[in-house]
Amino acid sequence: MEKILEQLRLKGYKVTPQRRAVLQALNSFEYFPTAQELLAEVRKTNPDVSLDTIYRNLSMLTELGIVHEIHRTSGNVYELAKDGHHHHHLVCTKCGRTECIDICPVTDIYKEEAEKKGFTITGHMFEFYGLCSNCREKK
Amino acid sequence: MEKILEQLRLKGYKVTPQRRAVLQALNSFEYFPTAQELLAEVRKTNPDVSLDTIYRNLSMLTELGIVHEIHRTSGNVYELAKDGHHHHHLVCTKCGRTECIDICPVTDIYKEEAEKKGFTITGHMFEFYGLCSNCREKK
DNA sequence: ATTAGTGCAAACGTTTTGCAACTAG
DNA sequence: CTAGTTGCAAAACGTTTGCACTAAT
Repeated sequence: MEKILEQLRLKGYKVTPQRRAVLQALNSFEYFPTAQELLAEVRKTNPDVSLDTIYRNLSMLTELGIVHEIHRTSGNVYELAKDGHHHHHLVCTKCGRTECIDICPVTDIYKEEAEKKGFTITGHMFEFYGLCSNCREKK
Repeated sequence: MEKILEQLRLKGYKVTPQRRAVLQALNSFEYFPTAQELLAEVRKTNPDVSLDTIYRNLSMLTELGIVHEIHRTSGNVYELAKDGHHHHHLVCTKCGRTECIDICPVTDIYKEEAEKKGFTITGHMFEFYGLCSNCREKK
């Protein structure tokens, strides 16, 4: 958290109360929030922050790799890329809650297979969809 | 193609010129088109078709599983689910072209791992991002 | 004749932008 | 001081909706 702020300062970004609040809010969710949800969270402490500030900070943080932007049918959600450890997600199709799963199947075989087609792989996305324990019970 | 139309008729859907044109258009792309691109293609033969008709047909076809809706940063793209054979995609981050890759890493291990967390997997999404042969050359 | 499908226009929700005022460094 | 940042308002964008009209069965 302070680490991130230091990282920003080093790159010439200023540390504003809004920016602090966005990072803090990102940290406070147990699932991946939307921009709107982040706004609501941020406004608990900084009532005057506007939605565009949320978006501007998110896209800046995403560019720096500090945040991951994940696309969902009804808008994006944002994940604080803690400790940079690689994982994938279980996404509940009913409530949208997201859990992490620590398996990644990507090996060099894929890169080789892609290279055969002249395609250079730079990244990947791997997600599972289904029902979380909560939604499964409620049926 | 005629097969799909028959399938629709059986379920009580009507076969309109617009619907025919949408399916034909879907078939004519070598990459996965957006709704706008489909509209342009459809209008080559049916100039008066409107964008909402494209959307309405796409969501109907998606519900029936005839079409796959794939989420991209700047809107959805649509894939005609030919022959139902399972595959994944290489997506060019520069031009958006999409190629298929015939490897799927999903095994029961994932379902088991997810079940440990009380999560029931019903589907997954696996995509690679990078540069296609075309965009790689142009640098 | 009946019901599904269409085009139009307007609405919607998310995200982006231009701008003048502000503030952290 | 001054470059980066903010809030506001308005726009952009993809997508959805209500409605009266049309067309496939």
